[in-house]
Amino acid sequence: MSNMSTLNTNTEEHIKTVARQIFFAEGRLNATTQEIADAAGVNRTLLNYYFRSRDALFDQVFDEAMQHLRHRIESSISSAAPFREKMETLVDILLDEITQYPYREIFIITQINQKENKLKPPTDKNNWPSFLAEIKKEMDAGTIPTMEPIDYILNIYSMCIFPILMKPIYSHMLRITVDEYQEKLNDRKANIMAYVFPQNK
Amino acid sequence: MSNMSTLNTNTEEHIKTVARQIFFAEGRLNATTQEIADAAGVNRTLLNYYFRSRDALFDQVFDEAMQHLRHRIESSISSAAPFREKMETLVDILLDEITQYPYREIFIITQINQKENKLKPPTDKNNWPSFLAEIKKEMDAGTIPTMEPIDYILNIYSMCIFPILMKPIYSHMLRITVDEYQEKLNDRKANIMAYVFPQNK
Amino acid sequence: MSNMSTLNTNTEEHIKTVARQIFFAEGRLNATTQEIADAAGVNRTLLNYYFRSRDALFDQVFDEAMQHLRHRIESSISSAAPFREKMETLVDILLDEITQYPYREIFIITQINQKENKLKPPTDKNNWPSFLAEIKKEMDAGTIPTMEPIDYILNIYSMCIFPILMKPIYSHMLRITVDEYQEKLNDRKANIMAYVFPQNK
Amino acid sequence: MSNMSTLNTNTEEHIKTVARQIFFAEGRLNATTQEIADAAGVNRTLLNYYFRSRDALFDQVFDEAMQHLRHRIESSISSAAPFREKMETLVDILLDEITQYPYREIFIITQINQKENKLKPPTDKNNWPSFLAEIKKEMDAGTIPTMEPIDYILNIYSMCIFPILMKPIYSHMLRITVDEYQEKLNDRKANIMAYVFPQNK
DNA sequence: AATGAATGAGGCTTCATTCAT
DNA sequence: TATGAATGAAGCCTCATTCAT
Repeated sequence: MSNMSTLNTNTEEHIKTVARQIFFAEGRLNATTQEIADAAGVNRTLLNYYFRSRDALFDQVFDEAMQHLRHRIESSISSAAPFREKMETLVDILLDEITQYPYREIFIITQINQKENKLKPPTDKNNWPSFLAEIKKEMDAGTIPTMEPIDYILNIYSMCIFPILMKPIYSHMLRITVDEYQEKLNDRKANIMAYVFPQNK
Repeated sequence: MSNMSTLNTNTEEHIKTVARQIFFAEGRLNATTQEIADAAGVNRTLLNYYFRSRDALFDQVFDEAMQHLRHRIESSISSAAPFREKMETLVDILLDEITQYPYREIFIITQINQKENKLKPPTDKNNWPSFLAEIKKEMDAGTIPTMEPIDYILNIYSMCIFPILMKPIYSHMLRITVDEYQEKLNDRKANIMAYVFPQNK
Repeated sequence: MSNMSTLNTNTEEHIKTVARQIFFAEGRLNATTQEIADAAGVNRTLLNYYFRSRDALFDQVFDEAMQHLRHRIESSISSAAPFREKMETLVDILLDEITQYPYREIFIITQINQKENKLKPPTDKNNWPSFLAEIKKEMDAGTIPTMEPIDYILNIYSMCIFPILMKPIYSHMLRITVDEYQEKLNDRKANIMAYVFPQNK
Repeated sequence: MSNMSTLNTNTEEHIKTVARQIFFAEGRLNATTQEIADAAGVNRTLLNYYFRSRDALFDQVFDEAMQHLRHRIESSISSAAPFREKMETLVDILLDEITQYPYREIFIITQINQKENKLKPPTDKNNWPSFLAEIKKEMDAGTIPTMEPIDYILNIYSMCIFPILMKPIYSHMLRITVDEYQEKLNDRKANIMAYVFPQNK
């Protein structure tokens, strides 16, 4: 327990932080308990002590990450802020989250096909219908281009998340270095916002 | 070796077809050799006989898939067809490929982080610079909106691929059934093309 | 796979034989898979190959032993032989079985309290009621002392099995060597038969 | 340490009482320290604090039980009471002890085979030879049937202990419920005494 | 006396791979 | 080409024990 980056006072939370990093940031979804323990600077069996099993640690980290993301997004789309502001916040959150944990969504997708459905039924109320209606109203008002509101959302999500996700592949495909690709990514927000609110009106 | 869907005369190719299906279509990236062998209706050790190791089979299926995709895309972007036609072909290919093998990109991403970089350097000539230049020319001509050409490409790729990739998650997030979500997906091409070639000019 | 005492042609059966010996004859109920594999001269994982798990090997050996014993006893008590002969056969079987596998019954008793009930419901027909009736008839005829038939059976079982079971303890308690105790055991059949058929009539 | 049935003032003795119950009465010979601690309502590590190790607790409970049993039996067989009375006391003790702790003998037997011989050499003087001689005298006097005195003793022990030990198995074998079997057991003393002192003389 | 945290020993299982036909 | 048998590597988990208050 030497090289801890977080406080020594809460080993349990420290282990989860390290696991999150390994799973979601580094994308090593199959990291062994030994690797996680080593990265956390603790004895391997301590994972069992705190979480009973690798799967339990897994699920806990996973569920908490999902819950965190859901809360951030849902609170943004259901806020009382004006539409324009809401959308910018949503883009910021998406870019922020995907940058911090680029492999989390991928992780979910792969896990779903390994075992039974891991996605817990969402218990909180669903803010999407009213938000989609709000989008529709903006379209009717001519603020944003008319289309299926769900397509509008999917497009924004896609443009925010996918290029970051694909960094290793697309830099390769385009024959540029990962660093050069990252440079391109850093400037994308303006481009995305230009889609969210077209300027030519 | 009873219920083979491909010809008995080429067991090796049959195994690869089955593996492709399991890895890229079903998304079971961690499928064991036993599972692949069972699905192919062959003895487990035959995989070693033909491919030396699980990793070798893996790599082979993987490399061929990458090569296939690259060829289709590069031939589309470097064809002599007019730009408008080229772009539509590109979108068609992307939608087509991702629909057939929705997990292939995910597969690549996750694998990259498990071992050393698996991406072999592309040996064929690089058509992207000239295609990006072509895009730039169209922008200058006012046919398509002005932006970084690479953003234009990334956006199109994103909108084509990502929503299909995320089907299990986003249907869940939006609280609609997977079938309802699929319905939305089926109609997306027009929406994407509206981004590729904005109609309001 | 060198020092096999049974035939090399059937490793699976050989492993079971060794397991039976360790469990039921030597009484090492907690023997590890490694110990069993070592005793059988095979690789530890071969146990998994043949039996899937330690528990499965366990259960198989166990069930077969029980079935074997049950068959021997039930066929003896339901035979057409005269009563006197039947009883002698029964005593012979009990002495024989307990001598070969002295820890089997103990094994059962201890296991019952570890997990769910391991005793499978007996599927074959129940010969005991008619045998108990036959005993009753003999008692009425004065051939054997009158008592509850079930007590008669329990006493015989007890006298056959228990002293052999308790060898390590009773030799100790009585302050004689295990060998001396064994000597006493060897002569017990006549004494037991004297209970089964008292001579003083 | 809440729901203790024994006094709070002596946790050490309390733990032993609980352990005795689990080992000898419930027959859970492989109970973990956690299970014992839970049953005793104390922290797991307290077992180590008081007894150094699980084995030490084990041995202590074991030795004390053996000593207790030995004392009761030896005091009965070496008392000054008349032979008839002595024998009845012996049977009472055996039935009483085995009823309270039916798994103690089994416990001993199984443990002997796990490690080195756990049976400590008895330090008290050996009353058995004189008792066996007393039995011999009774036989000569015709009070009891003539046989090897040691067989007489073994038979009595067997008839007292074994049927109780085997309750789970024999009720199953005879296809009666455990409760029905228990009914039979309750009436056995008279039957045993009829063996100890045959009435037909 | 008591406890939460941490650790090491030891066991079981899965899996890809190799061996021997 | 195909297969059953056998093996080693690597992982996970349980448990008793020890450490530090």
